[in-house]
Amino acid sequence: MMAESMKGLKRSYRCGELSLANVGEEVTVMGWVQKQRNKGGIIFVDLRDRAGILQIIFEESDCGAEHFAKAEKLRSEFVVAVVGRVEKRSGAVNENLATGGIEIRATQVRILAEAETPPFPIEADSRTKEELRLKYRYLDLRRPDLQRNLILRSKIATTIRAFLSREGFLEIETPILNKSTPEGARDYLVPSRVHPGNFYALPQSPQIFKQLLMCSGYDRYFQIAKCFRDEDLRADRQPEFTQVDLEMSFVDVDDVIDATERMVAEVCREAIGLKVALPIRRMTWDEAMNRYGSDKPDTRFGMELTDVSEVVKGCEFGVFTGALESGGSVRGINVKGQAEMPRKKIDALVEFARGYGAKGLAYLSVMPDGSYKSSFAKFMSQEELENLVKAMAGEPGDLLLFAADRLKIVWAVLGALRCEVARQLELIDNDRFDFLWVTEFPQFEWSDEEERFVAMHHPFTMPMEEDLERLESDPGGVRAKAYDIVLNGVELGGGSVRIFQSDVQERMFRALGFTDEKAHEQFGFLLDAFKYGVPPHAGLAIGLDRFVMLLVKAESIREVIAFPKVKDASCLMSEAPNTVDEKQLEELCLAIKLPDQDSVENHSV
RNA sequence: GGCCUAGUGGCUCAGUUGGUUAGAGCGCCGCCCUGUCACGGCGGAGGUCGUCGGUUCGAGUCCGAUCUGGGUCGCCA
Repeated sequence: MMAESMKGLKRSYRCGELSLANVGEEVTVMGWVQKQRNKGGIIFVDLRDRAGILQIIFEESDCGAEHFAKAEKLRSEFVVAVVGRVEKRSGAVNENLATGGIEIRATQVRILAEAETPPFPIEADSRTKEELRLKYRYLDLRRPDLQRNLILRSKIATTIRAFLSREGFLEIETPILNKSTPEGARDYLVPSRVHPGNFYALPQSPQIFKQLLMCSGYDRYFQIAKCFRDEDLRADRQPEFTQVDLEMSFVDVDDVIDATERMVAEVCREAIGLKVALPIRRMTWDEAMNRYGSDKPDTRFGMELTDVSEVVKGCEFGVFTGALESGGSVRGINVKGQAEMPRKKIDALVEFARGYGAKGLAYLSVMPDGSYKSSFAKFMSQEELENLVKAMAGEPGDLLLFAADRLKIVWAVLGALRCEVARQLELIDNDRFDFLWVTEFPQFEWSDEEERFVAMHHPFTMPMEEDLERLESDPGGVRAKAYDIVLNGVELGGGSVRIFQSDVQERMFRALGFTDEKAHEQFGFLLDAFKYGVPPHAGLAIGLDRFVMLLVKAESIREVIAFPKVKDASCLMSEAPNTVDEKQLEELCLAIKLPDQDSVENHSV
């Protein structure tokens, strides 16, 4: 059968937009056949569009033999136009359907497109393997839950634009083709045809451009910006992602935090009706690390870390004393009421801890009768054990878990462990949205790999005034005017006050191991710009994908991105990336040199 | 790059200690059915058990390699 034309018809409503208020109206609806139920002399069709599902009823007495015959042919995912009258249902009302009280009595149907049977059912709560869903993403996107996610995402973007516009922010686009910089994440590179051997880099963020816009007097800038990082993927990380990027002039930390949290609160209210109490509480990086072992703590539950280094100092347990002697720390968490956790589960937690660099995990159960069961009891006196339990606020029934290592590892292990245990014991209230600002990040982080200090945020971050004098003498102790906004243990975004004095910026580059020449080669235009009158400025970026993901309670960022990539950064639908013609390579003066012969054979198809 | 995990009709899964012709539900195809909405009734088609190799009289099941997803550590200024 040939597809019919929609000539002469105009859609009057979306399926899900009709209600009892429309009863009696003649309407034209268009959409996809969700389901056809043929009872013989009467045919029911569920018609679906992005607004919902609507029941159409066909009887030959209403629509005539020709249209009834077409209704008989309808199969799932056919695209049809239906003309008919909205009726209150005379049969049973379907309570599961928003439009369950009405139906369209069809007088006319046109089959606009036939459809093959889809490879998986188009329905909510799909249990289909993600591999298949992603290969047929255009079908997956028909499913109501993905449609709801993307519709909400659009609403959130609109809310953000409206809010920032009202606050005097200007939306300004910045280039996608940029200069590569070695600091930070790996760049995606684009070869230049006009400049053989030269490459553009896709932006990891519009950082420098937004700072330049402040130099140029635009005062308040924002952009819903696509960013690119050539690093490995995670459930909440894609190689290309979107951030709400903003920058403000003549401001300090509090101003950015204030504007951002009002924006976030407005989004939460508009998107999901969530009231966020302002101001969002703040915690310094030091406090976050010491209490939660993480710079993005999940504060929906307790199980905080306790430093017991002083308590176990001098005991006979070599794991503890060894860690302390080499400058490390011994810290623990108290898992309430889990003293009798089976050995097998504890062993699994030890394995989990090893994944974060721990050599092991020490445990001590305070049994209900008050006795101790512990992996290290024989190395400690009863008094030492009692002091340890007291320091951990251990009560009968509690399980105490300890990590002893370099502080960085202890934090990582216990920070991850408390989240894992909370998840296993279902201690986390899924309906809670716990926002937190983490402030006063360290300016630098020591890189073992590069054997130098690297910027924890980025090289343009302003140190705290009181730490400025230690930039050269004690870089590790310098705190930055940097802040992250955290939601339920996920880093939602972050920002900083920027350096706006050339001399401080040059000192910063030196502290990071840049020679003056190198700094000017990389960022000369920024340093030059600062010479011509630069306002104090600060900004922040929110990860839009993650924000939407958390608001819709999705497990993966892929659930809120229309066309996401899989783990190896390829697209299962389009099969990007792909090889290119020899001619294209020649134009770019590029030759492909693969690691070994086998790979060449595999790739040169 | 490391570790963990999954792969059996179109989809979701079951498949015992290695043992006859690999099953189920849904979907699909045909016929029937005037109030269904997880429609119903009758009949039917559809599988190289991801791939390659090995062990064995015999492999969906055991072993090795590999491919493809997912999770995670490293990485992500």
